[in-house]
Amino acid sequence: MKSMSTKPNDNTASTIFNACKNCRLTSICTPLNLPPITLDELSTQERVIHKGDELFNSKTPFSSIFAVRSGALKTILSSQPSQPQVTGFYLPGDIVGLDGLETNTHTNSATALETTAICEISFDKLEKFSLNDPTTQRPFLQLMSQEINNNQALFMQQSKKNAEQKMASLLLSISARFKKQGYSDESFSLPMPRADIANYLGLTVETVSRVLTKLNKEQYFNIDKKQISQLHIKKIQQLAES
Amino acid sequence: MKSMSTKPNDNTASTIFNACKNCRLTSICTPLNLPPITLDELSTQERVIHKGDELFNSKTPFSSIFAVRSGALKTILSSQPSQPQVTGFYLPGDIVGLDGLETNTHTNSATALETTAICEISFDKLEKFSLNDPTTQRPFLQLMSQEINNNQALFMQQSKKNAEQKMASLLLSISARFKKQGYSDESFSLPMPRADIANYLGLTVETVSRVLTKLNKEQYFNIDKKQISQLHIKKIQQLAES
DNA sequence: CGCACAGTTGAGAGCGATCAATTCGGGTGG
DNA sequence: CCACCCGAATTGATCGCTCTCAACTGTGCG
Repeated sequence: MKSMSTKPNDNTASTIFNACKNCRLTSICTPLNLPPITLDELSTQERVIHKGDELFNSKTPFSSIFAVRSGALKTILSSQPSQPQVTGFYLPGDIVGLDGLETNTHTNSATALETTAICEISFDKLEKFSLNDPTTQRPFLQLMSQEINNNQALFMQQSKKNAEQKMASLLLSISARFKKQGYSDESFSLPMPRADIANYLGLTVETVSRVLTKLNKEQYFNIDKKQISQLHIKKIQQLAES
Repeated sequence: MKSMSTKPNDNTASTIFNACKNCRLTSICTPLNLPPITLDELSTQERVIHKGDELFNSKTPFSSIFAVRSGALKTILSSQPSQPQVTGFYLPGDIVGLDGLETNTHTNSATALETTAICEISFDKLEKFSLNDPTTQRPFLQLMSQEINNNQALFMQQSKKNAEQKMASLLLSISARFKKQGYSDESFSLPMPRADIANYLGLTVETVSRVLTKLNKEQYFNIDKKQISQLHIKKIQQLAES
């Protein structure tokens, strides 16, 4: 009997490499020139969590970051427990969990919005592999810096937009991420409830609902429940760019 | 005649160390265990720029970060040139310029709001000193991570606040930074014009003016032109924490 | 079948934007 | 030193977007 492949628990480097090659984890691995063999030591096998399950919460020690393989997560910050803030939606290809770096404990909680498969990457090991090598430390810092720039500039601009423009921006962001993963960018399902969208965008549920209805009528897209179809990307870009 | 101090151009290591020891640059240097001698190689002499001068703009290659010694700067992002966004105010002790890390070019421009003294720190050298040493690379990443967390959570919460609460938060932020530098935290001068405050907070100049007038009447502080005095910190914290 | 929750739709109120007029202040030149 | 000017700041009146409160509809699940 051959001792390779097809076994359910086949956790060899090549298997993991295949699992990772299509996800945005490559945005970390690739620029850092990590040889495939090290991926074996960095990442664990794919893991599945279910709707409502927490991947980590604000009491979880930070030791890993996570790549979303399928499904969707939301992150919530509850610095004031009375006013939880949805801080992000994470779709296939996204990396979640860097929020724990500062204090060595996650500050957000991450909850599955539906059945979700994730890859766990040990940050300690990633750090050793990437940062001890002078030629790869800069790319890693740049990855962090991206988040700084994206968040600061993007969110400050966001706060000046009206409800329609905020909704448009979110839809474009989701659309772009699906596209990057090889899915349709004009037909997809919104994995999160209206209340989460509202919280994330700083609106009320009622306003989100009204905006979706209005944009639907005006042919920006068709929406039925959570299903978006015929998203008119150019048209909605014009709307978003105020 | 003694050959120490009091000379205008005394640019020795000890002078620079003295110049730096009171500034928030220590938040980089200290946790990284940089020996004082290396500061000589990292930082240059204090430099003065005048109101309206640009420290860097969006075309400046990234090679240094800057510590504000006195005065004040604003950073502006003009990704859509028609809608410039004030992205930050930098007071004594603040570090400005990390925005250039991602693309190796600054994305913001930094303009002096008044006569301002700054220290320039070579990022290349800082990076070599700090990151080649495994015991100091984590603190540096944490510094970056702080910015991520601060910005994301803070700005998302910010966008849900009303005009008074936004103004309160900004005043508290400024007050705290002055305090950290040993200045009064209840009496200080706002270095930026109302228009910059408005742009930064996502409000109009008129609203900023009205809010300041209202908070003045309600004894949160006294304001005369740019001069804030008798800032009632506890009271204004309650307002900010919605 | 009924319950709980998610989502939609409507009416009214309030906050901040907009438009407009006025005041204030710093700088310049006579 | 004063008159003048121009931009910054204040103040007022009105409009509109979004929130709030409320009722209703739809949906998944026991």
